Amino acid sequence: MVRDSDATRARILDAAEAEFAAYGIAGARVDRIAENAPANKALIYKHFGSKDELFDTVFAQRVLAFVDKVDFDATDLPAYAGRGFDLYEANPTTLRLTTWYQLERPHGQLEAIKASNAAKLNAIKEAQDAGLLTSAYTPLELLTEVRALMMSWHLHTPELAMVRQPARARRREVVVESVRRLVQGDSH
Amino acid sequence: MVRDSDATRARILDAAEAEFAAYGIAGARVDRIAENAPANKALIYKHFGSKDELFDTVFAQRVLAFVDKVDFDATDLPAYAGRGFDLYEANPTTLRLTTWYQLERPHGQLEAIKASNAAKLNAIKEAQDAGLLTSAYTPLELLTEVRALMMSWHLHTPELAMVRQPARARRREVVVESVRRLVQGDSH
DNA sequence: TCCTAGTTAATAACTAGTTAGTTGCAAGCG
DNA sequence: CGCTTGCAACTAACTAGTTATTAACTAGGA
Repeated sequence: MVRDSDATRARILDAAEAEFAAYGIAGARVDRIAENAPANKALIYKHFGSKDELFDTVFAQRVLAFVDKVDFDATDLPAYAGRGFDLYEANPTTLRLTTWYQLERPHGQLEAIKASNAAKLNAIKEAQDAGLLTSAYTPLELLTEVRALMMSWHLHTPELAMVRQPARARRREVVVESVRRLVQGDSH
Repeated sequence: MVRDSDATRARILDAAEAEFAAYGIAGARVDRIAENAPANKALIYKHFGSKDELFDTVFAQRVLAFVDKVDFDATDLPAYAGRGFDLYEANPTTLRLTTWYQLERPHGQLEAIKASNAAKLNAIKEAQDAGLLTSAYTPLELLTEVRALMMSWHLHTPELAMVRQPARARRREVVVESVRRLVQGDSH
């Protein structure tokens, strides 16, 4: 095998993403990552230091790439939710990674994520000030509910995941329509 | 210490719930559960067989008790969501337990949960047939979105969880109002 | 020849699970 | 009552296997 440090790094990252998505941080096995890369176990430590640092590297790289991929439009949150839905559908491992992160890194504070959130909250505020978006909710409230609806189909317990799901197009429609109803003008 | 098998069992279950909620199945340590119960480690194996069976016992007991506590009213889903919100607020460990279950037991099929889901879906269908609930969504679609909104405030990444949250009463209001908008009559 | 990618094998620490017992309690019996 | 016998609750120490991590080594390329 030809020697290529970068390629080995990339293979390790790919294998690590799959491993961490499947088993989480505590459940992941460095041996299995090495075996699936394939790469020697010692190289993982040479390149990434430790299992935890490897997770952090994988998470930062993949999730941030993910976040960047869906562009945020505060004046059309239903469409944003639809795009987010599409991305989750195409890339379910990223959502799992995020969930593990939430559970196992409860104090994680990635600057890039904070920046992304701040930008979204700010965009919502501006859209509200311009009258292009309901002011029935604060920016944080809106972001919270939209995010929940966006991933709603992935929040099923295993039991509910087993019942026959609607086709993807319909699931998408449900998400988009739900957000539409959420943000529509006051309705009392 | 006086000998009481039932009390010991109960202490182990309490400690196990805390341990599993904090670290998940793979991350949980039997020694730590024994230490925190407090109880001897061997007793855990005598009473529950293995770490996995202990998790299953804890999960079944706690989550099913939880599910039973909030009664479902298909004709008033906003109120149901409000009650569910209250229960999640009062009992955040249960939600964590559920999330771990979803991640680490992707093939779990607890009969009691399936029955509870089936009953809910059925109640929704009947409410729809009686014209008491929107038919814009199927029962599964409605349950999916309502559940997502119900737990929306607990889906934050650590980064978003750090920003100043609204007071509990307001968070509740947001959930209830979101569900109200979701189920209100057609709005095209 | 020197530097870096990659390998091999070892190790120290940890972990789930077991074993071989000890302790307290109560029923049975004289 | 006093004694003992059976039994379940409980315990401490251990084992067999796994895991993350590292040190010592080999080889390829400039």
